[in-house]
Amino acid sequence: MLDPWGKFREECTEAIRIAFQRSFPEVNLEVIALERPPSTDLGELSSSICLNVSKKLGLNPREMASRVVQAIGLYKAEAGSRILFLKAAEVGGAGYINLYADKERLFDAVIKTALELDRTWGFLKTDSPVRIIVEHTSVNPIHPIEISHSRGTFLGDSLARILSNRGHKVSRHYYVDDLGRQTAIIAYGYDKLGRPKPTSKPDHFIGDIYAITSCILEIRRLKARIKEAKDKGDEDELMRLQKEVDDWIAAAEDLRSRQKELFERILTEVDRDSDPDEAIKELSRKYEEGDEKVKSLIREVTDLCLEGFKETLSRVGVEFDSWDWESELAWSSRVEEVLRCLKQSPYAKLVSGALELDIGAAVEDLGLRSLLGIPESYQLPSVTLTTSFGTSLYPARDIAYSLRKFELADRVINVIGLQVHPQLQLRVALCILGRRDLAECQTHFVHGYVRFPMYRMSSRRGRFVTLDQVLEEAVTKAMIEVMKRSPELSEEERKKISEIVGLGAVKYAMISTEPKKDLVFTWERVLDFERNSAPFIQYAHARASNILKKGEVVDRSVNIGLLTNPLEHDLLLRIAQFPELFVRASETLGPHLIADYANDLASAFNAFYDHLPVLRAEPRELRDARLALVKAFQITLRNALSLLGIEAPERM
RNA sequence: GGGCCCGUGGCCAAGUAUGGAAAAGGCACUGGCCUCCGGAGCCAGUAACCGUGGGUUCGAAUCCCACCGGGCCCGCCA
Repeated sequence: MLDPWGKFREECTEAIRIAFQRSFPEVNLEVIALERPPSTDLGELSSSICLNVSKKLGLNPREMASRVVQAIGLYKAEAGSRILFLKAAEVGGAGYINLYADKERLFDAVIKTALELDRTWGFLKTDSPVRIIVEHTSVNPIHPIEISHSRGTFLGDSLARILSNRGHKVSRHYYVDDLGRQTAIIAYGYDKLGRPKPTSKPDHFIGDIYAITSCILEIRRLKARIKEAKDKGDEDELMRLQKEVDDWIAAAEDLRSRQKELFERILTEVDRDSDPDEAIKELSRKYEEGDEKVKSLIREVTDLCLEGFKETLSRVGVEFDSWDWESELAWSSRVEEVLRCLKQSPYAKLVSGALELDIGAAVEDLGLRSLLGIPESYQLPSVTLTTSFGTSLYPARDIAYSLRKFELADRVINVIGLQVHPQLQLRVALCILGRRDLAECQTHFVHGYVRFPMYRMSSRRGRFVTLDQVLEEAVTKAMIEVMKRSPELSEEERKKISEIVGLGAVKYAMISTEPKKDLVFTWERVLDFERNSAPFIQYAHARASNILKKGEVVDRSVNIGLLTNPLEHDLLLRIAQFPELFVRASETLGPHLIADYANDLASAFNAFYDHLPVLRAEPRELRDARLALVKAFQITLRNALSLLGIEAPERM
């Protein structure tokens, strides 16, 4: 048996179904939902089914419940030993059916299962495994990974871990956006500087160059437009532009003060150029065409940035199975193919040389509103697929990428910050191409932003908190704590533990909040090492490990029935429910459920730990039983943490 | 203007999938607990008419409608 609690649940459902059928054959029950009563005094599970149907039958719900309960008694007597864990049913409250487990047998089975399955305990396999691509992170290779991006990284990685343990064939993909204006800008700046060797971590170095270059270009561009507006005498436009340029100038001053030399050098080079904008367009166009010289330049700068990403990702234990280059999609003619097909559809039109797709018309013609959940009142704007000078635009490549992913997988999950239009447009485009089926197998896993209380982040202006920075702070803080508490450890051990604890704290902070909600970043929160944090959970694990180091778990013959304290029952019950929670997290794509569970589990253990001795427990049999419980706890907690990519240390 | 997401004690926040008994937990605050397996801990206490108003229902934090507040998005950027 892999899941004793699940078996108990099945027994309850089955008993109610049969008992209900016998008592009220005229009622056709569709689903029998079981919930957890507010207290275990009212049983381990309960059903409000009688409350649901009593009205229709004009019967008193308590009356009904009591007939069902009686029938359950009879059914149980008949079934005999086929029923393992359902001990009794009672009527409760206004007409609930409360179901009691044979705790001794149930918990005995749970402990033995957990100890035996060990690393696979709780990871129930799906009946219908599919190939799933989880695409996440996909930060543009023009600046470092910011803390906000890292939410997608940790959520995506956790999702992949959960789904893979569920038995799916999961592949983790990173989409490298190396095509388009942004990459051309960084390549331009980098080239102007004479392709310098990084003087800091490569992605940070690239980020600085990008911020400065793009800022200088933006100011230039705006100044040119201001001149135009002046000539035309367009006062409104002039005011708007002036405001915008002032904003950029402030950003420029900020950048200059932090990177004086770099800023001056880039400024000199850009000023020497008669038409930087044209040069950037040219780079972009040539790269998409596959021009060898430009290719080597852009790949050089992009690789440099990715090198920095890989360093960070490897530190946090996040790996990818595939790095998908946007440029390769274009070079492989996949993008061309998509454009060719879309051009033939009735929704394509040329607007001053650029190819547009009339998404709104397609939605109406193909009747996609209900399929895609688009409200009646909402008119979708057209999407532009190519520039007038011939290069493809992001949506076109995204469609091609989507088709590519479905060649490799049955289901695609894109982990991405909250944006709606592109995803809707993408799905409409897939429908236009006749791939309605794909539009349905694509999940857009949205997560909220990480916001800062004081000021707006802007990566374009080089104003952001990087993941590297946060990790460094967290690990440093962990080191201080470890030194305080475990001075006897070697320098090397302390370092290793600090890394595990610091990283865990950051990951936990990013995953534990409901994904859709924005997260307000405060150091206090991310570096929280008390309750409701990874260090708190890891600490419980270290405590359990410490006990287990000193006491051998004797298997087989332990008598779990000796564990009768409510604190033990509470802990046992939570352990028992791990498989169910795991399945729920995988079906609903909810890594935060695991985070919450791990915290509850650790809490239950701490309460047990503080009140009941393990190693000194008397008699010997009780000690053995408690040791087995501690072991089962340790296994469960470690498995839960592994789904979050958080390590469970033996000491800290 | 339109669209999407969010709104739960002073602050953070779970619960919303599938309506059900008494709305978790943390921070802060108050008072206790180290002769005892690690105090990053444990125990107890104060604090919420679940944004507002309607509706559906025997029953709503959960479903429906309207509104209010906050965030994000509406480019030949990605």
